[in-house]
Amino acid sequence: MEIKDKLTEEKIFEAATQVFLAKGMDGARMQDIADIAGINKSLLHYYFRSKDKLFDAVFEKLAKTLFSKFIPVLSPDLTLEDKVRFFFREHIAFLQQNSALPLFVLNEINRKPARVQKFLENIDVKLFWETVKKQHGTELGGNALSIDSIVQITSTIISISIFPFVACGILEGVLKKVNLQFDDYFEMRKEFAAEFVIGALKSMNLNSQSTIASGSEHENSEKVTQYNK
Amino acid sequence: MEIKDKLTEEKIFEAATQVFLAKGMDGARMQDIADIAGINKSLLHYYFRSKDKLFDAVFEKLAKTLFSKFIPVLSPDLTLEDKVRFFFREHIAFLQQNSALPLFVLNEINRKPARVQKFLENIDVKLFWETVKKQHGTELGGNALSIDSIVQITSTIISISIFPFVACGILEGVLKKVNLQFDDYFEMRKEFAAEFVIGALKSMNLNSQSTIASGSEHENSEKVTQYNK
DNA sequence: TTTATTTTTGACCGTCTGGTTAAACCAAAT
DNA sequence: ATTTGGTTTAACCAGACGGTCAAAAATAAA
Repeated sequence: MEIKDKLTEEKIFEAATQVFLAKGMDGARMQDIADIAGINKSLLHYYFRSKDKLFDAVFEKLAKTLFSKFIPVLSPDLTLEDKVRFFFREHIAFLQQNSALPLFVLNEINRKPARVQKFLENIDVKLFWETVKKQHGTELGGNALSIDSIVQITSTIISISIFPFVACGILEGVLKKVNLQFDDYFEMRKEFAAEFVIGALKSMNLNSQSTIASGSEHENSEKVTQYNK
Repeated sequence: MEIKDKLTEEKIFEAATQVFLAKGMDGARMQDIADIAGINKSLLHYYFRSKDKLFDAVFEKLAKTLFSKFIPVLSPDLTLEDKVRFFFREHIAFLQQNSALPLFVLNEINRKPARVQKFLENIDVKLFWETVKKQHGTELGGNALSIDSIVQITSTIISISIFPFVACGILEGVLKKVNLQFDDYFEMRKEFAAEFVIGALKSMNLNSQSTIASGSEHENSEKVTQYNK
């Protein structure tokens, strides 16, 4: 299963990616990586000093790939509904092509939590919150929208998108038992997830109106009309 | 960190549980387990023949613990709404006490997918579907309720409950950045998740009414009134 | 007490693993 | 042709690891 016609470093990196994704840091063997890359084991240490360094390089690229998929959501030229639909369609499609990615990243972060800080350094979480509030605050209940709520909503959306891939193994077994196809599940999920979340947000909006706001919120009632068209 | 005053086999099992949960199968060392149990390494092989056997014993118990938490949902004496509220309250509370469990089980299943079959053998997925449909079919859109929908809804609910614990490491980092407490997030989540799902289901029900059923569905409109009280 | 059985230990083994090193290889420059 | 620089290889190393074994220690049976 050699990989030919590429620069050695690239061959090593790809082979390492393949092996680390499948076996994890602890389960991966340098010899296996060398075999797949079709080179001598010493070359691994020539290009990357140690297993740790090689792993760090692979992990950083994969984690960056995974996290970068959340950024497009901040583009302001869509309504919240369309953003939700866009996100699930694109994100699930991406994960279908990279189904081993989430569990790998999550597991290795859990094994060494310090890894996560490097990525959070470059991300301004408060800015993300402010941006969401600015773009969709009124659609989500106006001033009553707390940062806690944003965190809950965001983590819920991400959960719905990613978790089925993390639980791939179980899901595949369950689907087989009721004669359903793996691929069909995810095709259906792109739309289902979006409508599910949109429905929930609508309902939240209604609730926050009835419990918090009373009268005077013209803007809100307009939004409600928009949702309930 | 020895564990005293217990039967040797029990001490070994607990120490093994602790180490496997923290390091996973590949990262765990028999010597570490022996040290924590406060016994000689040979004793591990005396009671459990090999590392694999020891791991299998630990994994089976932990996986059973995790999966068993879904069963109470099938008790029929609650409305769907109350069932959802009950599930999130109890399930998240359980995971708060066992936060390492999901990622461990999911990761080891991914590493060796055959593990999952042993558990699915004893579970009749179709029966689960029929039971849900019988108990809550009308609340969820009546005859239009397909098995695909049940799978989507169920997997969504489980995703919302479990995923934050799988992404523990990232979540902790993000919360710290906006001065939020880990525990507060999960306390809030118990209620938020329930209302989120209930709101989404209400909305689904409305949609299926408007698109599929037209008139004649007395039972459905009653249920809608119940939801929109 | 003696005998038999089970439990626990320390010493040991073969293998695997990440890593090192010195030499060989090779293409380009001199 | 020789030198120079980077690249690749085979052989090797020290430590870690899962596992074994015979003997000691503890417990129960006689």
